[in-house]
Amino acid sequence: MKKDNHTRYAILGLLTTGCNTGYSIKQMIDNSLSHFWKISYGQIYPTLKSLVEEGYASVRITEQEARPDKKEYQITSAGIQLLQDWLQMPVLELPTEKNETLLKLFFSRHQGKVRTLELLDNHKEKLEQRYNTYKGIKEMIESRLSDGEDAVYWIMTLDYGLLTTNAAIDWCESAKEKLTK
Amino acid sequence: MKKDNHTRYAILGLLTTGCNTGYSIKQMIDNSLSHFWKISYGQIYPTLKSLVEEGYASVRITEQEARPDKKEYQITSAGIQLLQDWLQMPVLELPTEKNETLLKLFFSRHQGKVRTLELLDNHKEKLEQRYNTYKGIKEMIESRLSDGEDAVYWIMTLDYGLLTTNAAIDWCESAKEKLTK
DNA sequence: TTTAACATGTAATACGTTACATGATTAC
DNA sequence: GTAATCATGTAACGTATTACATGTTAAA
Repeated sequence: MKKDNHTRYAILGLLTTGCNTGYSIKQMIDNSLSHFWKISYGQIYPTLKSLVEEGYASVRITEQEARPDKKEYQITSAGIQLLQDWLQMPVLELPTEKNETLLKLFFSRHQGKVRTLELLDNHKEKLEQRYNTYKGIKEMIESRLSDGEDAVYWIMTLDYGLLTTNAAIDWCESAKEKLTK
Repeated sequence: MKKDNHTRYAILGLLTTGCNTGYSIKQMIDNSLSHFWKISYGQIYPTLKSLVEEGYASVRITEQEARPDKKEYQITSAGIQLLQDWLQMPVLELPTEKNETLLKLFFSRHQGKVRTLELLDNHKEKLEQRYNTYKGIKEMIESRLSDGEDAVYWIMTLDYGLLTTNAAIDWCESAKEKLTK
């Protein structure tokens, strides 16, 4: 396996969460990891293929009557080991999010204040939507998976999303005030 | 200019801030935009070249005695117009930051609690460094550029960084407590 | 009847980093 | 003498998205 493509580890890790097809991995990512990781099918299927080639996963084709054929992937013991090795590698750098709103704000002296207020309003609205989405997922996990070993960790990642999103919402308000006063 | 590459607009925008060489644009990004946008030389120089080709910037070569030749770029009126058009285009999607720490945390049932606490500690430490960096930049802008038209907006982007980083630091503490109790 | 959900995959393209290449001056 | 700063640029590579291609079933 190539050195440091975290997306590969994400896919490998998801094989330990009950997701065992490309399709269900994609769903899981969209539903539960989307606030800190996104992956498209264009990465998932080729990656699954190469994980099998390298011995970190195995695959079994299941025929289904009413549905297209399924490829069910299982993580191997070599795969578990690799996942654990990756987990223990220290994180060297904080992520830089590419924030289009902040980029536009940075250059906002070139546009009217009204437009800038609209920019902030739009951002706030989207943040509020995001906040509610996270809250929904958290409640879902708490009610349906609270006994699972993974649940504690999953909820922690959601709390991160909730807290930082909330801080960003507050910031929008104070930025708007700063512009209008 | 190709449709929606925001990095191109970032470079175009920086030409309005007194940065007029590839080198100084890179410095500006590393110093003042790095919390929401990063660009490498591999993007900057080709982009400047194509901005000139498309008429959004002009260039003038300056010979310097004691230094390598300089290419000084100026934004054209077509460039200003393009920048303004871009500013007015609504932001459609919130960014998803790829957060390696959260990804590892998500799969942390595969590692011991001690390791997970180390993961969180390491993250917190890096966040604190970042917080102090932002604070330093903010103070610098307030003392040296507070009269410029750009300053208000630049400080708002820094406040965003300070607020959300602070929320993330708080989260680290609460996550650690959750794991130890 | 048509849309959503299930299911897999590739090719073209876009975006971005890193390593390489060059070279002078100044400060330690 | 050697590291840092100034200064520009390309080629190779890595990463990721999008569009395309295919096909079934269940529900509205």
